Amino acid sequence: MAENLVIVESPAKAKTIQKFLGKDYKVMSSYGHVRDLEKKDFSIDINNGFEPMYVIPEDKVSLVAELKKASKSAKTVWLASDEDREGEAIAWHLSQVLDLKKENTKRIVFHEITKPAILAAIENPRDIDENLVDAQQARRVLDRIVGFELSPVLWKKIKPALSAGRVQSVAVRLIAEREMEIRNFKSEQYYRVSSELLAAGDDVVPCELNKRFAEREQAIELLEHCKDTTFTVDDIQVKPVKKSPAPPFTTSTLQQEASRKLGFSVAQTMRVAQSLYESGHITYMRTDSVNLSSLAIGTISNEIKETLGEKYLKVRKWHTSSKGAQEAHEAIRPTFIGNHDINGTAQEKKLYNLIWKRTIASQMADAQLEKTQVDISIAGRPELLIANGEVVKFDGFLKVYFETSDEDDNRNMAAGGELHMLPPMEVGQQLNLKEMTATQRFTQQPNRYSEAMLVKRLEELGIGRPSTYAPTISTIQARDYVVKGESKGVKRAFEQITLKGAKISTKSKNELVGNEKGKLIPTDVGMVVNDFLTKYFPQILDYNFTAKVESEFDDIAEGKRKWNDEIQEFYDDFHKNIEEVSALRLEHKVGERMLGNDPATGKPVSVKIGRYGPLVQLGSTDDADKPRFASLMKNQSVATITLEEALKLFDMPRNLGLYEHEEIQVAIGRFGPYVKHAGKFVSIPKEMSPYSITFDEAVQLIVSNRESKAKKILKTFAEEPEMQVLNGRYGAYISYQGKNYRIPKKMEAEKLTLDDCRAIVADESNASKGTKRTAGRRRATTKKS
DNA sequence: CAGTGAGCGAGCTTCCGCTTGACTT
Repeated sequence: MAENLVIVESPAKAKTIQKFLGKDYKVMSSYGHVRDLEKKDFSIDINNGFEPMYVIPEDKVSLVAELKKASKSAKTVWLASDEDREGEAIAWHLSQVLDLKKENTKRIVFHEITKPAILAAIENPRDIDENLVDAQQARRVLDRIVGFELSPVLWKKIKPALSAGRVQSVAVRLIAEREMEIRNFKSEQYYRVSSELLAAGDDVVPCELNKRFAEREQAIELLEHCKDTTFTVDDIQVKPVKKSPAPPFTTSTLQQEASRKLGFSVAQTMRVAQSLYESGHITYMRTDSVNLSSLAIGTISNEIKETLGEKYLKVRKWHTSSKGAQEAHEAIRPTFIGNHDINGTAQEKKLYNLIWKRTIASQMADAQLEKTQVDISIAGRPELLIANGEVVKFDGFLKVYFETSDEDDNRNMAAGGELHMLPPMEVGQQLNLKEMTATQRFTQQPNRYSEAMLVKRLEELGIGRPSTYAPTISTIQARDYVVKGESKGVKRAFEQITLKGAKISTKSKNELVGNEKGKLIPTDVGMVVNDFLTKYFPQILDYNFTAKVESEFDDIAEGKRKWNDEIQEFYDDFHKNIEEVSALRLEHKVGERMLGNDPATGKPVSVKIGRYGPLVQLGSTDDADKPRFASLMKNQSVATITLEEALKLFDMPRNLGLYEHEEIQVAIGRFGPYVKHAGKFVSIPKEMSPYSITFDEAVQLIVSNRESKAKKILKTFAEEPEMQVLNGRYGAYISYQGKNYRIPKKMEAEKLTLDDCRAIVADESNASKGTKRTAGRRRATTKKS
């Protein structure tokens, strides 16, 4: 039995450290926190100094038992969780649940997984920092109070099962406010003028007018003038410009670049990075630090010198500037910079490659550019034509990596954003006109957030942590506050007026606007919840709320304040606020909009958020008649629906007539418009409207639905009706007595005999485990007892 | 997934941060 037990947070880390420390040390992992507040219970004693009641979560019980067993037989226990607030708390919880004695427990920390760093840590143990632990308890308790007192207010005032929290509610607010900006945005047209002039030898000089015109006439006037005028080079400015590489990746910047360059979602990036980490290719992927270990800087420097040459090397020490960073880890980098590529899935290769390039570039020399601006005057006009050129004198880090920006997504590069080399010119030189074009443009509405842009903004505000960015984004989607946009945009016509050879011609062109695929768009529920929270709980929804409490947590960590006092102060105000808002008797339901009266009956028509989402109500509850209700369709919203559109929703269900002696009905349900026939439902595709769908179209839907259902069944057996070979989402499988079985890869589904199927079913290893893990576990325990 | 919803009613929902599972029938 090893004399020393080392406990770290991550099992992959444990494996690596085990190799450094050898057989005198046993390295185990806590898999993160081992204790927390009860999941479904408030678990804080408000009247007793906010004493938290901690429990070991069910899925950690056996792990804790193992750790305890190992700790009992070890002479010294080394608590090596991360050096940040959460890590310190993990160490403290471990010491509590493992019942560790102070004399044989040592707290050690390191921010890089290298042998010297770990040996140095072992040489410099300390005690658990109680103040830092208290800061974590304050953070935990505050989040629980906010979440578990705010959410029930939403259940009461808006609809059940909603949620609110310090992080998620601000994330929704950012998205909701951006949407309001877009709704209030008025697009304005303008005309942009670009031109191609000819220098000596008929070399083309592309240039752009330094003024935009609001009116078409102004643009035409200029073009008319340019039919017969002279163009003179007025000024040439040449200046050197240097570009520096971006720092190595943190979680947030990796998510942003993987989104822009590889099109990965935030969750996808983390999944792929996790697998790269587990197979030892990269360092830890949840980090807010841009720091590289000195060992890493050394090997990266060698790599650059050997493959690119000394002049490409510039050793840089990066420092983290982001708000609230805790820097328990290194930046995300390859563990072996010598591995330019790795084996793995296509996604793993791409992400690794991105990380490799970014890491290398971060230690490379600046790029040296030469920018040239040429001002060209137009005789008889005050405006100038500007030609821009850019020449790379030394590529430096650009040789391997170029960071993109969010603006690049939307900039129309073909329309003149690109920089080029200019032909030689001199001041006073006259240029000839090849052509000049005035293009009608429209000011662009603000961009909606992509997942990665939202992460960037949250990080800037110091809200959320590397481990929560991806989960926060899924939470706000799971609560239906936000959806990922599907809109592919619409075509908009614009005009191009061209002057060429003293002739002005006009052309109409099309462009795609509002292409918002994958962007985050707030739902009605999201908008209503956000309006409610920002109105009644402005202090929690304040963009600076987290920063404010973080600085108070810092005071606790430095021992300047007691955590319970801090929380008491917060709670007194907050709880009063909660009580007041809960007691409000609002005339209308939160977010309700009165649309007017139904011309036919005179009854009031309103829209609001119902228990199952947005709905329209016809009639009032005070009325003798019960009100009628109808759900809004997916493309409609509480904020924008008109009285006419709302009333139309009550035209459902429509009867289309008899088909095969059964009524065909059209209606709008929970999952959108559908056709119902003989007890079967078929969704109506987006392109069709439930109001205008005809009998023939409905029949076609019913028939094609039958056909696709038929294709689902690949094989049945007369002797054994319960045995079926079915076509599922993941390919063919066998269904037998309510359970599913996978078909071994080498067998062909179409050729299976009944005996084959029976053999597959008999083989336990093919059985699918129940969808609910707890169900399986429960079954196992009952068997035992 | 399943096509609902004004009212007596029971009981449920929920936070943020650490960490990986087991799973693609």
